[in-house]
Amino acid sequence: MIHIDLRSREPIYEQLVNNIKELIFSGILQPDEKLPSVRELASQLTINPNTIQKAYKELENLGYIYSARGRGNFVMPVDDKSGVKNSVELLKKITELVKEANYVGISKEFIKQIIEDVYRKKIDKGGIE
Amino acid sequence: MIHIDLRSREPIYEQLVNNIKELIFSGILQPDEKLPSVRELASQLTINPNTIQKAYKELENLGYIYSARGRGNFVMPVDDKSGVKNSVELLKKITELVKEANYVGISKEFIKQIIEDVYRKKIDKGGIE
Amino acid sequence: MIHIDLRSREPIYEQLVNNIKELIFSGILQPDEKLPSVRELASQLTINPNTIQKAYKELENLGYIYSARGRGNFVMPVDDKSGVKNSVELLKKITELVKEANYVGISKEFIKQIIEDVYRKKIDKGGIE
Amino acid sequence: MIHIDLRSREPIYEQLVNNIKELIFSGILQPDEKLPSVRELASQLTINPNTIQKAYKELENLGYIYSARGRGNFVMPVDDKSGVKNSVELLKKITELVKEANYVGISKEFIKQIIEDVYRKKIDKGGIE
DNA sequence: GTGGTCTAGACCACT
DNA sequence: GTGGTCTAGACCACT
Repeated sequence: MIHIDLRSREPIYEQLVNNIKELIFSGILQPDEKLPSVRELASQLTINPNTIQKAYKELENLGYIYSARGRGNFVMPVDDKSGVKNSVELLKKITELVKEANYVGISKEFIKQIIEDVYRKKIDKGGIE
Repeated sequence: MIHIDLRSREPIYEQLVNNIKELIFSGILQPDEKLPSVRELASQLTINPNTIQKAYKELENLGYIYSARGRGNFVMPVDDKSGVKNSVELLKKITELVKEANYVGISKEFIKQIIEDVYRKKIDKGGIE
Repeated sequence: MIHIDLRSREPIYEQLVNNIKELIFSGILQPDEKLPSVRELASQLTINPNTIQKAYKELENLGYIYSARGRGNFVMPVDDKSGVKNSVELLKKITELVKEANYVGISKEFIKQIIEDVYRKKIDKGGIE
Repeated sequence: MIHIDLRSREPIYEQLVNNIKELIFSGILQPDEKLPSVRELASQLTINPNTIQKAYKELENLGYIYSARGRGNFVMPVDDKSGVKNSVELLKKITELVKEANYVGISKEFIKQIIEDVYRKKIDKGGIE
């Protein structure tokens, strides 16, 4: 379930990164599970392999996957990556967005409901393409 | 209280946009309040006026400020801007980040506390430079 | 003083990374000093700009430089980067090499002398190309 | 005591090479001692025999082991291998890393202590698997 | 002018 | 088969 919008202002490789992060966070891609090969994904999405490569490299730098030459790319198990620094960054971003939600008049109950839904995994998933 | 980090990977104009959005959401900049002029802010921050101009233009496109020819730039009052489309986008972003928080093991109580703090305006503010 | 050996088994971009790290560690490149632009270095070394870009990106990931679109790449000041994790890795590598030196019969006095020389900056430098 | 990390970015054959070098430098593998056979090690580590073969071949090229047709692979005695060229390379590498240590603020006393520990064999060993 | 993205296509390294 | 490196060349984004 990877969807790339070629017209988007967001770079293709970044869309890929976000799509795959989504699949990992949703549990659709399990720890140590193999991702599609660079060439395979490139031909499926009709995107240049270099772009896929770049996205995978970025996901590796971010600590979400690991790469092994001759074998493939795999989902990094959770314990190995959740650095404190990243969590702080994440909470900062959430705080910014909640401030904006407050400003535009979204009720706090609404946001709390989102949190409940996410933590109960009620929110829709999707299989890999 | 605008802080620009010249070392940041984030483009300067984008830092400006985010800084000013922050000031608006926090209520430090009030509806219809005048923003510093392009030249003034440029000289204060020792940044190219074109970059300030670009940030103001972006804020206008996003619906957070309006520009009055020959008079300056002003904060857009809330009712005039809070489009449904923007709110949907905002909630999507929050949902994504909450999923990630869940994935890395941050408790939902922790996030709910952030929401409480933001809505009670307990979170620190800052005045314009 | 960047020297690339096109025949080397070591990838070009990696040679670049090591060369530039050298320049930084030797103090030839000072904190916040601007590196040659991607295109400039590419034409000087007659190497594809993409390869220079890749090396700079890697140096950024490693925390040795920072990159700013439209402005250039700059040496990251020391305090911002020297993570504990990296130091541990570094000391591990040194330990491995010292074990090997011991094995092949290099005296410990010899190695200690190297350390003295490095810390007294007696070891030869070189200017950027 | 050979440990292979399938998740590591470092190629498996290279991990093998480094592991075995370690065992040799630590004296756990003695001169002229026989290494496990390719098949034996492959089945122990559940790794492709071709990969083991490649690692052994590499160790032979580096001068750390020798292969005797039909009998197996053996540790090369010290006097036969410690080429001047290798020592120079080794000292270069150590110098580079010590420069980095200096740059990131590690004290020279700290490094000297490592040297003392290694030469007194205080540093922990490990037996072959 | 400066960095960043992307394609097309070749070739190498590892399993 | 799989990831990684590199070139050539086009075009976009930011200052």
